[in-house]
Amino acid sequence: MLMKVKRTTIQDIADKTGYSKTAVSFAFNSPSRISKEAVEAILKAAEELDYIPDPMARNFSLGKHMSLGFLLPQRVEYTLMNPYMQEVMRGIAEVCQEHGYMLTLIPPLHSSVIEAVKNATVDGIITLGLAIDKNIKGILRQRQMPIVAIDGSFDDEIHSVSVDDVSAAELQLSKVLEKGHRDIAIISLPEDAYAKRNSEAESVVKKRKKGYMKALEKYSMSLSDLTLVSTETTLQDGINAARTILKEKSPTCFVTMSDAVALGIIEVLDELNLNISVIGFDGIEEDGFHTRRLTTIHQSGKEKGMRSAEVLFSLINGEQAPIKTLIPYYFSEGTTLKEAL
Amino acid sequence: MLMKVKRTTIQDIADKTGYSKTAVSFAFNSPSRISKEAVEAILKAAEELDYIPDPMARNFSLGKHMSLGFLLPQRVEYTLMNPYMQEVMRGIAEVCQEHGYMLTLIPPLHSSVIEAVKNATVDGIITLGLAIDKNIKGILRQRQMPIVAIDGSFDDEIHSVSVDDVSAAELQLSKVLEKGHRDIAIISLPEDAYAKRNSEAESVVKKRKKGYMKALEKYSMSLSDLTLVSTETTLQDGINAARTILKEKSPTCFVTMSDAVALGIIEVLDELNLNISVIGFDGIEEDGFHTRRLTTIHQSGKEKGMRSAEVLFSLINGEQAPIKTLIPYYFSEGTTLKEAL
DNA sequence: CTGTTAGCGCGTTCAA
DNA sequence: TTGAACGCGCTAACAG
Repeated sequence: MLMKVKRTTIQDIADKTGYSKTAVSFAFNSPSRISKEAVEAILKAAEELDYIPDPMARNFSLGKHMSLGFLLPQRVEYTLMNPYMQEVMRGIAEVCQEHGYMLTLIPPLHSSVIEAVKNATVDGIITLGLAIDKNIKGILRQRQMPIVAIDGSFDDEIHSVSVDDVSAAELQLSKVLEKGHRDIAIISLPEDAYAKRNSEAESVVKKRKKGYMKALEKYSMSLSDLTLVSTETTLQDGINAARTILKEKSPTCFVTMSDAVALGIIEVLDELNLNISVIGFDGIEEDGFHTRRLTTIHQSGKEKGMRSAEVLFSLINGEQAPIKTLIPYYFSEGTTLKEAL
Repeated sequence: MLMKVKRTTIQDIADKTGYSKTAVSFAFNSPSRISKEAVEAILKAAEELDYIPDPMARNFSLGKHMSLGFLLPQRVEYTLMNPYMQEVMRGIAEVCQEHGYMLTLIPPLHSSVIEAVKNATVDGIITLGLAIDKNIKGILRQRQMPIVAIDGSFDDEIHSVSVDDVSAAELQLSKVLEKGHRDIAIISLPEDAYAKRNSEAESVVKKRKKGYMKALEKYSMSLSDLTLVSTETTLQDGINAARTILKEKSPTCFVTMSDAVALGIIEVLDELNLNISVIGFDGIEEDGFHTRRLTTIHQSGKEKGMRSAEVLFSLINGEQAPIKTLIPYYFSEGTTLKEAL
């Protein structure tokens, strides 16, 4: 049975040394404000009593948290499994580290993203693939908490970091069409409810579809000439989608909006020994154990993470920051997109 | 130029409704404590003024943080790259989520783990592969912050979660010896400074070496009959280690203490087209893109994470918890450990 | 049962 | 160099 011992506080040090709380605070934070002897005596007493200024009290007093929040749109079982998400997280974490900040992962609280946002003790929030609706915006406004969105859907008051999804998608499908594919199955991300309701909100899905339409135009085709389904973004979702589609159709190429899904599809194709092309989107990092390289549109997750953290730090410091930050993307040739037969 | 507008506080709601701050607090936290009309009026006013109780003030008042800390032993570039670390993190994150907690990643602050521990605003800390020395223990004691260690080295007052490293290592090397290998190179983890100084502290490395010695005894061999080097635990370290060793020696089998290192070694072996066996340790998750399966000693990182978070929550709640938690391990047969020629 | 007053937690900082 | 106020919500104790 532990005794609930009282922690040593600033007052204890003040009492022991005969100086005031203020002096003790100065000894730690601006030693030059008081005499050398005072500083020495205070630090000595602190040493003896094992005094450490309570960081929570300190932060409360300063109105800071010294941590950025990474708001997870879904339960961690899903989000943290996604290798692209992990890359983004690494990018954010690196910038946090440079700023002497921590990185707080914020899962939905009681299954509610809203509740999570209400209770998060962080200085600012980064989201990935989240729909930032009026409710969330309202809470953030009241809490005066800046936010930076990566992908997802939101209006144009929200700071965001992304690639130019329209042209990236156009490039992706163009590569496929150039190879002669015409029976194409597109595996989209789910169109979120927010974007559905707000026709003006440009979700990633909408932008990519716009890009696809542009690519198709050159071949006098339209989206309705393709098979189009939506799934979540895990490997398993890719497996399921492939199985479902292959029951009904036999495309010559799968076009996905996520590498994780593409990998799942490839697993099914290998299993069934089918020679169907696949192109992904994201460009997740090699892990040195991949023998077959996925053809994909590469966008650096790490860079997205870093840039968004940088923008967020600017906002936290009350500095100006561009509303939209675009990062580069490029076609990454692998071995999974072949000529159509 | 943003106005620094004052947030709506509990006092504002009290003023607006004519009730006291206490009543407002009750309306949110124990509505049954006051009349229905009062609750309604207060919530209505809160709604109108977009009032949200400040979570930091709330936590400060309650003496909680609602977050567990995952203390990273090195800079995030290294730690977050390690797939085993990621698995552990997922395990921790899932348990946090269930408890309505956040998970805070704590990188070394100004390159100092000590400083990070002093300033971390969390209710408890989980470490992985860290040496918990007197300094860290002292800070945690003063801060009355519980800690759970995964692997790493520490004395027997620290709560820990791990496998039985002695017998797991014995099993690992026994499998190698059974296959007839005698020219063996062991790639160890670095022996940390703390464990070096404290001969009684049982670091993971020491335990595993003990296991290796046991396995060797049956063949009348000793560690000095093998090649033994240490590296950090990234893929790149594995690559470097393999190159260095192969300049001087030509073992028939590499035995590593980490899958990441094993994968790096395999990369070099592929490159040089060498048919040398490799056995890893960890059992990182398949990602569906691996065509060759690593032979390894499997220990579930996710389970380690979950169990350690559970122990930590017990400690936070002032409950009893076992000092040592052992999780199971097993030999996972892949294709990288072959019969010695 | 309903509601209030007053003080707490702990470090920071303004005015003296 | 310091006393006192401050940040903001929680809660023990108390009154009606």
